[in-house]
Amino acid sequence: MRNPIASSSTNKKKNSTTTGNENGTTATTTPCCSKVGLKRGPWTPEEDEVLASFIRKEGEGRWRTLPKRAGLLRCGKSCRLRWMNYLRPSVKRGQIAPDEEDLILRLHRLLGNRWSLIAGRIPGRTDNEIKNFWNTHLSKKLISQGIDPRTHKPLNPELSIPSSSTTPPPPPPSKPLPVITNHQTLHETTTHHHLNIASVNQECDEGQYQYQQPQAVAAAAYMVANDIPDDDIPSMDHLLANNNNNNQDYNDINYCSDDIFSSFLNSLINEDAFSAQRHLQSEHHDDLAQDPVTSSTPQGYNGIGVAWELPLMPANFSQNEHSHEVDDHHK
DNA sequence: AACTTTAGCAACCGCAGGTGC
DNA sequence: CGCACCTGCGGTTGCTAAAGT
Repeated sequence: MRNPIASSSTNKKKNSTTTGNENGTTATTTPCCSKVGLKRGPWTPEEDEVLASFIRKEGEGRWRTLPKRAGLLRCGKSCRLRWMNYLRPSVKRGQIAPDEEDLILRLHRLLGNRWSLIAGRIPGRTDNEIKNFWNTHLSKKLISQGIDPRTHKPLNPELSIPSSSTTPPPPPPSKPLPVITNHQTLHETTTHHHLNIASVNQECDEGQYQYQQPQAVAAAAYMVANDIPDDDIPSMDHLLANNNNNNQDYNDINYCSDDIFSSFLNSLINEDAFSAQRHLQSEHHDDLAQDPVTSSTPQGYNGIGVAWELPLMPANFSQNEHSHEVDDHHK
């Protein structure tokens, strides 16, 4: 196929669309895109250079006025998009690596189509790139495996995963793992408990709860990790339920969830942590044919169906500590 | 070789949330 | 409080190259 490292000269968007035409006469367009004389469509190398050098000199932001200040005949939106998705030095070009693919899968299972959030956890990748990769590769891959790419659940639970694939089917949800309902130390938590997201999913309605579960999981992690007394720890049912209403009894969950959720996500991209977690899981769940939470794609395993279980592991729990933890566990 | 279909992805659009007045 | 503006996000479009016929 085409070279994934597309230069601006290979950009394909045509120079007019159904809205926001060159004359700026379409009422539905935003002002910045409808101004007369603004260029649209593919960026030229010259424009790229002007934009990049200007931002290097003046910094990002003030996109609305940036084109004028930089001397570009583009709207601010277009400039921002070009910078964010292509010109930024931190943007990593090239194929998505298998471990990145696996991470995207796991994060999408947690977050849904929150591309910017997913991209924020994958260094060098943009939301647009991940979105495109998902739409062109991963969603099709999941469908071919009989998995709904939106819910990450089997498309038809009655049917087994197609066996035509050369890769093993995803592991079935294992027996429900303990939900954090008791007072546990971080040590105990990271050693002995894994939240079974699949089982949690089954307890929730489709839709509105779906993407709020991570916050509930993170809230549970927070409570356990911070040694909150037994009586103050709600069950996961409560956490999930109260993520969907504004019950002030659990407002503390909302307060902490962003940070903890962030930490929780960080834990997902901690390779070593996952290695340790794999080790632990293999001890606790020998019946799993394939480790579902591996962060690198094992040979012969395509990553589909990962994260049937997710580790409960705050990111501030250092790798060294965790390695030690694993060692202790084996003693 | 010519044509059609499919895959890949940059760029666009509309909307929503945040912020300042 | 309401409004306008700015920024960022997610969904979608549509062009080009590769693959297939």
